[in-house]
Amino acid sequence: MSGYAPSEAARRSGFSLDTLRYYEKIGLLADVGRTTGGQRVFTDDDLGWLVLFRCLRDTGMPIAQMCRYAELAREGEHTADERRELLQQHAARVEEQMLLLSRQYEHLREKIRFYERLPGPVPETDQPTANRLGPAVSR
Amino acid sequence: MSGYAPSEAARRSGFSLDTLRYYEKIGLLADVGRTTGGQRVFTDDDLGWLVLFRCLRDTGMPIAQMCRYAELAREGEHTADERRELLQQHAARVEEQMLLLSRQYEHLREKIRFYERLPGPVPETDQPTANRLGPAVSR
DNA sequence: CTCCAACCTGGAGTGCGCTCCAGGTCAAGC
DNA sequence: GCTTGACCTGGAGCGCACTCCAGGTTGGAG
Repeated sequence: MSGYAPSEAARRSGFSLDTLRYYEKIGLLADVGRTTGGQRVFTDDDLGWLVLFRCLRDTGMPIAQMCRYAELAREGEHTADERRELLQQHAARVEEQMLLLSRQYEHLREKIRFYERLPGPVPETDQPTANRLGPAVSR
Repeated sequence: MSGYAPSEAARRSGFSLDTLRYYEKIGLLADVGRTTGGQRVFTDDDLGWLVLFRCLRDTGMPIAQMCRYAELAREGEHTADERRELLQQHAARVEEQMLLLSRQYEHLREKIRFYERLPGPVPETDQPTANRLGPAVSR
């Protein structure tokens, strides 16, 4: 239910110890508990934040924006609208990202298909992707 | 059919002039033609390479790997297998990337749905995502 | 009580992929 | 011939997100 050692928090969140310390230093993760001796103790709540940060990072949100979000959350319930908007705008960017990624993935597959046809029946030159990639320097 | 000025090549490829020069400097783009005065002239072949680089960059391939690919291509037809493998391995990484991205996108959407339910009928606390994100510091 | 692995701090360093700059050259239009 | 905007080079600088380090402290096992 409660306290996790730094190494445990790192293991569970997938962030390195250094990254956890870094996130605290820049104010992304605030108010992390300590033992009397000064060692960090992460709560389930902290872990929840880390899961969120993992999600936002994996989807390409810059750290500055995550800080903004965290700050808003700390300010209280009256910032909920702004937080929602921030996430929605981010989601829109993620959608574009996914679209671009899948389009480019298709190009990549096409290129690979070209290579797979290479040792095949007819070694037809001039494939649709428009560059031969051989030693032809063409100038 | 043939020569493009640097600015035109930049416009068509979506890379900046500086990036084009940089790509040439590190040997990613080799043998770019020049006028007698020393100004670059990009061919359709060069443009084809740039389109490929665009695809690989957009899908997250590190520049070092693109260099490796370009080098292989310059070495001749006998490296076709290695090039295909390189692209296939990259494609596999892209697939993982797309999977992760769409999973995290779903988490994000869930979070947003939580915010959209906030001003709704019943302001039920304790949503499934397991962190309240309010001022509750919980320690 | 002793040990040692895990932890602490502040600050410097790293890797990537550009991006910017100064100071000079080129070439197309008038 | 002159102007002017696009271009050239080598090299420095930047922004991001960590990552590493030295030198010291903590705390649970034996």
